[in-house]
Amino acid sequence: MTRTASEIDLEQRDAPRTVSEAIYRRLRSDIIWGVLVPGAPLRSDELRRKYDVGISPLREALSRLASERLVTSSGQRGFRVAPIGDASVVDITRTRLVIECAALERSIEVGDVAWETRVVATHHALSRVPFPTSQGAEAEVWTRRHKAFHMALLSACQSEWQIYLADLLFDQAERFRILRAVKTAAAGRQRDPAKEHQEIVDAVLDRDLERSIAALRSHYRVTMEMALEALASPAEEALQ
Amino acid sequence: MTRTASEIDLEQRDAPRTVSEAIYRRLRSDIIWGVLVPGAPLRSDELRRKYDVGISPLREALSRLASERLVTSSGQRGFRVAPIGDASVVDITRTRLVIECAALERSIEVGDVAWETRVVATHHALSRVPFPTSQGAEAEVWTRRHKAFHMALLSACQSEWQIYLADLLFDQAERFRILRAVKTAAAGRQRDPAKEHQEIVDAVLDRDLERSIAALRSHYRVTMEMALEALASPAEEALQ
DNA sequence: TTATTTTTAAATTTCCAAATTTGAGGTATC
DNA sequence: GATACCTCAAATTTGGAAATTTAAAAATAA
Repeated sequence: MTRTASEIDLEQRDAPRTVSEAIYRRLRSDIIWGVLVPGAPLRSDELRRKYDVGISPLREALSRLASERLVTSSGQRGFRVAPIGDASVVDITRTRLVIECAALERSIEVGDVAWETRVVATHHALSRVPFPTSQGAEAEVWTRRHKAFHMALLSACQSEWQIYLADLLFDQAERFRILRAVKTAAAGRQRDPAKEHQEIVDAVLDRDLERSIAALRSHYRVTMEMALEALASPAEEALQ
Repeated sequence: MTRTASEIDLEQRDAPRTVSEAIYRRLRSDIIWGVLVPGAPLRSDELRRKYDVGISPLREALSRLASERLVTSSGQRGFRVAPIGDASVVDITRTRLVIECAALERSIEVGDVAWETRVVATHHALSRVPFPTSQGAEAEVWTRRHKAFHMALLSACQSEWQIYLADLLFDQAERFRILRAVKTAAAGRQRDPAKEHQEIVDAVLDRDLERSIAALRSHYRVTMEMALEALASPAEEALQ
């Protein structure tokens, strides 16, 4: 999958300026993608060797991740990858719906043509990547565009905080979405998110608040329910 | 002002276990109380001397504060106390209303007698401290109990995330509430928050959702409007 | 005078070694 | 046998010195 010039530009524009920032992003990505498995201890010496960085930027990154709740930390007893449980899946889904519904409502109220254009553009870019059936470069592109689309929906809400929190919770949810995808890949059951996204776009462009929010709710509820199913059958992990 | 045994216990129970944690709390408190003024640069050497800690725990604390948005950080150019502007005051107020209204709604729906008791208890404790007219030990007690009361209102929402975010935004709002209090102390204009709190408690105990949310909205809107007024007249700062 | 380059001091960031803390396993005591 | 108390290796945490980067002042060129 080739990447457009604008995507490369975007990444270079905010390329990590410090080792701290770089290791933060790598750890963050590895946690979200399940490379570092939920609950696993994050020992400084191990990580220092594995990622080839000093202790200071490493700890700094872990502290940041801790306040984003992607890792847990208890004084003098080190850091761990934050576990994923039924309760947190439900909680994260509920909470991000609270924030995103509010932000979407505002966006629909005050969004201008530039906003509509962003929604249409990010949706189109997403629709041209097939929904990935396994991890790899394609899955990463899909994931990036998927997030870009959802954030575009909220981008006219005129609230930096709501966008920041939605971003935070999106990544939290990404963890269990990916966990689900990995676990049920063998079973072959797939959803059709393209249709769900199309419904959201249609409702949003019609400026139909109720329908938009219903579509978003249902979209996230499906994700949540599939994640809960995956969590209920941890045995499948053993199937290869 | 004496402190109850339970309050002391509470603090000792989660006393800082590391220097990192301790300096984090001190910085946080100093930022919220305006000791470290909005926009001021936070130079490592200065702070290291002032708070008598090493660089490592200091940076760690600053990183955490940065992801809580109490300080800003730009790579290689250090940290600053997050500025307070009209836009952020409005944004924080709007966003915390989104979260707190959702959490309050749920609490009213599912809260049991233990929750009602927490609301009544924290409200009573708060009502017995006079609304402070200047900074000092009393102001700190009032502030602690004020937060305890507001968090008690949400404490039955069954969402750790919503409580965490409400907590985060409460402290953000505390910054401009205190800023306002300091600036207009000379002018003598005061509000009567006790009445506002009473209205919230009454509505909540009646399980009247609409009235509860209206009372909370109005409570926070007053805070916001007074903060905006204070921001509009920065000249008053010069009066002493 | 204005613009560009060079220098330089100040500040941030990073590595690393020393100090501290934890928890497990062994030993003594009741 | 159970409990309390050491001992010690492993891991976290911390302080400071070295390396890097920034930004402002000085010098040079246009």
